[in-house]
Order: sequence, then structure tokens, then C-alpha cells
Amino acid sequence: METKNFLKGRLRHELRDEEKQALEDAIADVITLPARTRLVTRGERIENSYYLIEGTMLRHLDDRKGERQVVGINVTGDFVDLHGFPMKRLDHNVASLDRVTLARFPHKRIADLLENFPHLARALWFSTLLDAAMHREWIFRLGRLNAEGRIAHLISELIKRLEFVDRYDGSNLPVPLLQRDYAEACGITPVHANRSFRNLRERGILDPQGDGRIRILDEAALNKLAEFSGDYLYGDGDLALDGFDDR
Amino acid sequence: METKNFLKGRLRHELRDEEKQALEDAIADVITLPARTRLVTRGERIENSYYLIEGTMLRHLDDRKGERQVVGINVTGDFVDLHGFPMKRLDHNVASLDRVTLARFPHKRIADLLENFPHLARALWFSTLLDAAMHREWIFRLGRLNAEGRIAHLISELIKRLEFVDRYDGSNLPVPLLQRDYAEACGITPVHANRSFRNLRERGILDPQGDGRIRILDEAALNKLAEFSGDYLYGDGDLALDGFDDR
DNA sequence: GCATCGCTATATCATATGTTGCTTTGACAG
DNA sequence: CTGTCAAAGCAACATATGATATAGCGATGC
Repeated sequence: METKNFLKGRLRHELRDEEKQALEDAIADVITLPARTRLVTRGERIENSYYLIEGTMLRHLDDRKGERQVVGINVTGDFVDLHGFPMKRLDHNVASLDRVTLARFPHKRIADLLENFPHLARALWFSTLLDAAMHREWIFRLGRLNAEGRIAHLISELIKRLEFVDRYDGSNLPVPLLQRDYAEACGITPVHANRSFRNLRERGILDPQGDGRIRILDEAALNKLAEFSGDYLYGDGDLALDGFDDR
Repeated sequence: METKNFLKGRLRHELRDEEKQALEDAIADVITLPARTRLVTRGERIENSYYLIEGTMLRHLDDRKGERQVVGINVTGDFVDLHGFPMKRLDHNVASLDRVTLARFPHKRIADLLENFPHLARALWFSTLLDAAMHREWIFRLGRLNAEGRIAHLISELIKRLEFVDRYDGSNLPVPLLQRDYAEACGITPVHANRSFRNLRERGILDPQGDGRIRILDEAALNKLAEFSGDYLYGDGDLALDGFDDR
């Protein structure tokens, strides 16, 4: 079941078996992509959307000088460009961080799904809105937090999202972001990201192991520094919808 | 026709008359709200979504100290909380800026619309994704631009969005944001927003008239300073979808 | 008329972040 | 083995932005 992690932990009343099967059957094929490889370029017309079976992907915009601003990160269980189905073109780029495994959904098949499974249609819509909720929190992160807080907030979010899909062991962050990536996501320079990581290490909150591997030492302190409250991720029991009304 | 500005300028193939009428008929009633009044509070369960017939609304998150971060602005023709239909609760607050007129759509009626008008359903989904596209650009704004650029970018976006719905006369921005609001949207202090406006005025780019009224003097310079390219707004001819595939 | 209030405006000083440049380390290629 | 390269780490200095204080000004209330 390639899509077994879709919305995992975020739908109190899970999808019906027939809906899960229909989603699974809509996969045309499964592909892999090497690390740091672009999947979609801003502006290009797309005919497929991709579900991330395993790995991490970055969504980013480029400024006039070619500097990147990361606007979103996707992990196992996310559709990376489902919004490309109604929109037909993306306003940003999508690239792999590490080696990724993707399920390809032709838009034609998604259209069939929507027609035949209205409840699943709602779930797909919901999943694109989760992206928007995360975007809002990223705006908050950049607008209200200092550099340390921004990095802490990003890591806090990643931990919680990885927990939903059983990809976090309690101390090692399995997302190999480099300090440069943190800088590009947090709107700071790589030098300042480095300074901030040093501060976080000296405070005993986390410990970078090199190669993008980070060990989390004090998650409570991390969340506090980040002013992080994960309810915007709509996990069960938070802001989550407790079942669609059409059930 | 209360909803005549819905997606105006952003759907090359417009909605069918019967779809427009169905949308119109789904309005339960029209209400007005005084300036600076909260419509929805983060976390509360909602049963209606609102379409903004006239006026401006702010969507914001609050930090630990109660400081606001504006995460979105809505103008005439926008649904302000349609994402509350699939999500059932909002992760942020919604409040009026000036006096606003709103059309109330009970979620039950939206569900009926979706069931009977699949093409309209797609348009509604699309409109929530436009919000997400704007969020991404706001992340870019905060992450890559300095204070002047951020203010310029916000104003550039507002101009283009107001043009879609015929609310911009070419020089006067009809959105009475105070310098405090710009600060809360751009992640800077009010004092620094003031400094930035002075710079923009001294450069002959715009001229604040007080009371939140701003006269635009050099829109080209404004867009350039903002590194603004409005294609993420998916206007006709930009990244816009050129008709849904199910037509 | 007078006091009060919110918004704009400005100046001064403090500090977070940017910029530049250098070093170390490990991976990798020849 | 050696050269190259990207990433992490760090220091010195420059600058954008924050913090605090004060003043002018128009709207509003008593």
C-alpha cells in the first residue's frame, strides 16, 4: 500500500477501505529521483501530481539574484503538488532533498477519483489546505521570530510531522537539511544559521552531527523557543476535523 | 449579483450561468460588520463560510506577547474562510479592516453545491489554492526582501488584486491599512515601517496621505523594488489555468 | 475650551543580522 | 598521494532593524 501514510494521524474517521483502494489504484507508476534533483519548474504545465512515498522534498522560489527561498518542505505521506491539479501550473519549483520515491497520479485519474468518491475528494482538498495552514505558520515564523526561533520552529514542525508518519525515533531528525537549507527556509544567511546552531548547541537543545544530521536533546526547550504549538497541523485531537459532515 | 466578482479576471473560461446562479442562491444572507471587528477566532468550530462583497479583511496569528502577524489580506471578491469548509476550524483569526459587507454561505449549502456542480466545486477548490499561492509569496517577501521591499511588495500585490475586481483607479490605494498594519504584515516594527514609508516617499514612489490612504506615484519603480511579478495571482494570461479539463 | 487618544513623524542609541574573509574537515577524483 | 570542492566553523567589521522617547496633529468626548 504505497499511500498508507496519506493524512496519517490527521483524520479521526479514516478513509473507507474502498476509498483507500481507489486512491492506490489511481497510481500510474512509482518512480525514484536522486538527491537534489528538480521535479517541477515554476510555470510549466503539469499533467501529473506526485505523492511522496519516502524521502524529503523542498519547494522554493528564486529571487532576482537567484537566491532561493524555501516555501515548503514535504515528507513521507505528502502530496507534493496536488494543487497543480486544479491550477495546472505551479508558481514555484519542487526538488528532492535526498533520494525520494514518488507515486505518479495522472490528473485524468484524479478527476475520476473526485467524480466517484466525493468523500475522498474532500480529503484531497483538505490535504492541500494543510499546506496552506503550514504556509501561514511559516509567515508567522519569519515575521515574528528571531533566527534561533525560526530554526527551532522549523525543526519543531518537522518533528511533529514526522511523528505522524512514524519517521521520528525521538532524537534523530531524519531530514538531511544542510545549514544552507535552513538559511534558505528561515530567511537568514548561512553564516547566521551557523551562529544560531552554535547557540542552540551551547544551550543543550540540539546537537548537529554534520552532514545535515541533527540530534534533538531537549524538545520541550526547542518548542518553547519556537513558540511552537502544533495544532495548525490538524492532528487528531487538535484543530482536526472530527469526521466530515457528509458521513 | 452579490458574487459577481468571484474569481474575476482569473478564469479564462468563466463559470456557466447556471453555476453562477447556484452560487448566488447558496447565500443565506448578507451581513455587514463595522471596521476592526473580529469575524472568526482561531480554533472555534465554524458552520458558515463568508464571501467578501465589499471591503477589506485581515487574517492574523498572535504571538506569545499578543503581537499580531498578519498572514493574509482579503478584498472584494474573495472568500475569507472557505478553507473552513473542509477543515471545520480555522488556525488563525479573521477580522475586518474597514466596514465590510459579507455573504454568508452555510456549509450545508456548500456541500450541496459541490455535489451538483462539479465544475463549480473545482473553482471553489481553486480559490482556496490561490490563497496558498499568495501565502507562498508572502514567505518570499519576508524571507528575501528588506523592509522597503516588503512594503512595496505588499502594495504591489494589493494593486494587482484590486485591479482584477475594478477597485483601483490607477493611483489611490483604497485599502486603509495603517502603518501599524503594514508593520504587522511585513514583520517589522511600526517605527521602521514609518522610516520605510519616508524613504518610499522621498524616492517619489508613493505618497501617504494619512488615515491609511496612499497615493501611488511610480508603480513601475514600486514593482521593481518589490521584485514583484504578479503571475502567482493566476490572472488570465499568466499562470492561469486555461479552462478546466473537464469542460 | 480643555483633556485625551491614536496615528504619524523623528531622533538617539542598542542589537540582531549581513558581509567578507579565512580555516578546517571530509568526500571524491585523478 | 594530491588537488579540489562543499560544508561547517569562526572572527571582524558594517548595517539594517529594534527599542525607547518625544512631539505634532486631528478626532473625539466632557
